[in-house]
Amino acid sequence: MLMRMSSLFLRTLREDPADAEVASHRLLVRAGYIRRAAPGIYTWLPLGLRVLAKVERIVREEMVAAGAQEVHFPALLPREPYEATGRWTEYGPNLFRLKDRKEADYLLAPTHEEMFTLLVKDLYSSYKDLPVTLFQIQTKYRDEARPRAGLLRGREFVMKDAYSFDADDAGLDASYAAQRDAYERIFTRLGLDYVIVAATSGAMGGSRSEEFLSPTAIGEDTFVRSPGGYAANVEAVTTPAPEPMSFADAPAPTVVDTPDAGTIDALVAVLDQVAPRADRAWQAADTLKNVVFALTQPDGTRELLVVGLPGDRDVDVKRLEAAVAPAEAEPAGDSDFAKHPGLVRGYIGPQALGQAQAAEGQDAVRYLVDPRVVSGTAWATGANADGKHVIGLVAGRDFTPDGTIEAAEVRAGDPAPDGSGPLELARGIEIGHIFQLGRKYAEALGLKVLDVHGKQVVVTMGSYGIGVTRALAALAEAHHDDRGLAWPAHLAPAQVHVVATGKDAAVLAAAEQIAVSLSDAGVEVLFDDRLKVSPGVKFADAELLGVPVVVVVGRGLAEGVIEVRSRDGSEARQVGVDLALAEIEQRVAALGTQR
RNA sequence: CGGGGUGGGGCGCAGCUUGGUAGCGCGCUUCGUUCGGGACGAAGAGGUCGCAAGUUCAAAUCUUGUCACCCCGACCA
Repeated sequence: MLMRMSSLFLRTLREDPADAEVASHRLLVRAGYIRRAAPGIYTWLPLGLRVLAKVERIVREEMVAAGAQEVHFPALLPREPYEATGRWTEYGPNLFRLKDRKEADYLLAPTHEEMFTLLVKDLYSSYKDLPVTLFQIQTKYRDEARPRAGLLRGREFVMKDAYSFDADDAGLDASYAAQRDAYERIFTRLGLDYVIVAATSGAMGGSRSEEFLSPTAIGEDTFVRSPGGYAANVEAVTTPAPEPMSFADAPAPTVVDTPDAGTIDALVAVLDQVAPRADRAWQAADTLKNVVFALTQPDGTRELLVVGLPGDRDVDVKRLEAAVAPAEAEPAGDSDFAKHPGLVRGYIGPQALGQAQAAEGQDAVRYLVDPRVVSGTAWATGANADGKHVIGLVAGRDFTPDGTIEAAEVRAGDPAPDGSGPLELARGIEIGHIFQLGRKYAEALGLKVLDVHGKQVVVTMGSYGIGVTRALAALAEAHHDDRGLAWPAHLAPAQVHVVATGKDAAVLAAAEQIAVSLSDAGVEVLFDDRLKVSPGVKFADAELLGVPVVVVVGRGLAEGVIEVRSRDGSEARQVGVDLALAEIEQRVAALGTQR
């Protein structure tokens, strides 16, 4: 494989594109791998396409090795299957929708659960046909509210999605484990650092769910991990609840006047004035903050939810939404408060909330508390009257919430739920997500098989995704420096970049011979044979493009030597021309091209 | 959807406050010189200044409207 830069369809940019912020976006555009076609939609140029193909190949090989079989669905799909599972509605504005000439509804698939399920239903009807795992590498479409960071969050992207079909739960566990192993092998082969974190399955439904994250400061996902090995997406972190305490000796609650104490900070300051504690100053953590949210269900139903949590913590809306999925949550607005005059802004207390506290014949506002608010804990909180708070209000004695909810922010230093130590927070790019879908789609679409007893059983499914283009971007994030990209050898568009410098015909001829010989020996070669391009430009381009081994044929040729150096700067060596080929091939082999 | 910003040759930008008929760098073309770290000289090609309406003798510049795009927050591979 020999690509001559004199004719390669490539234009590198000297300056960063104005719209690119993150390194992968900047460099992939500058190096001529991709071009923006529309917001969140990119064209693949020859070099980029080569890298993409190599990433895809690894994914494909490991899927096949794990026993999955490749199929390929259309990206353009009819509405009906998505109507059947409710996703035509649930997916909302993120779904690309279009109509054909007969005004029939179509969509550009965001994922293909429905189609896989229907395909298996179409052809299989016995437990003896199972298990089976199918996959495809397909272009997916999501009309993201805000595409950004180039390939990291596009509206069109390449995804490998796989689905397993089993007759029983044990089978699903085995299929899930096989995919999980395959994912570990894939990301290892890609040379992409990853952490596996517990995840929420979100609106997709299902039980066990894990995400593969590539750790990086620019990642959009926040996850936690503990020294003892616990790792989870923040949305999935559970809060260890303290033991309930006895409230036998707790004093009765007292209402105190707290003018202008509509915020926790103000309340703490006021309490130190009007009701100082004997032991120490009041702290935000002594207060119970009650935050009102409006939940909107997919069917449009709107309902209020009050979340009670220690005053030193804020509500993490992402975690809240994960907890109330598929409903969406937003802070309650003026109109919501207008409908519930019992809610006194800034002075809301649990005595007026929840089923247990609701007055006769009155609608209760749902009240869920942070797991730290266990029975027996005493709080300073609102008294449901302007300018008044109550202190010493005891959970389980003076009020009973409707339940607990994981909605409070997770902070560094919080204990891991499994007791494995304090949590640290980090960011990552979600490059893979596997989860046990269970029977949701099979149920909705009627995928059943006959079991050994001749009885119909609903098939149970797993769903396994890898963002292929996103993984490529994550690789670019992980492998670059301020001069450009620096691909792992087995993913680079070529293994060797031969640069011919100078105007000497002998130099060009020698470089040509080396390039051709390498190519004949099976090495992928990028050959900078451009005339009238100065050495500086060629070197800069080589660094920008990121091919791992750079061979410079130039002024040293007069003394019979050429230079072999690595893109990562770890090595640069003068080699005799006669030994050059062997040296280069050895270097390529050492880089593990065949990983 | 909320907030901020930008629309001008292929790319990156100045010009707008104070209206006078579009400029700089890179890239591109030709010739010459140069040739191991983004060379130099000379001569060129290339622009409806997002769109629409308005004000004016005159609009990239002022006014109104509109569209698009980008960035920061709520969603996902």
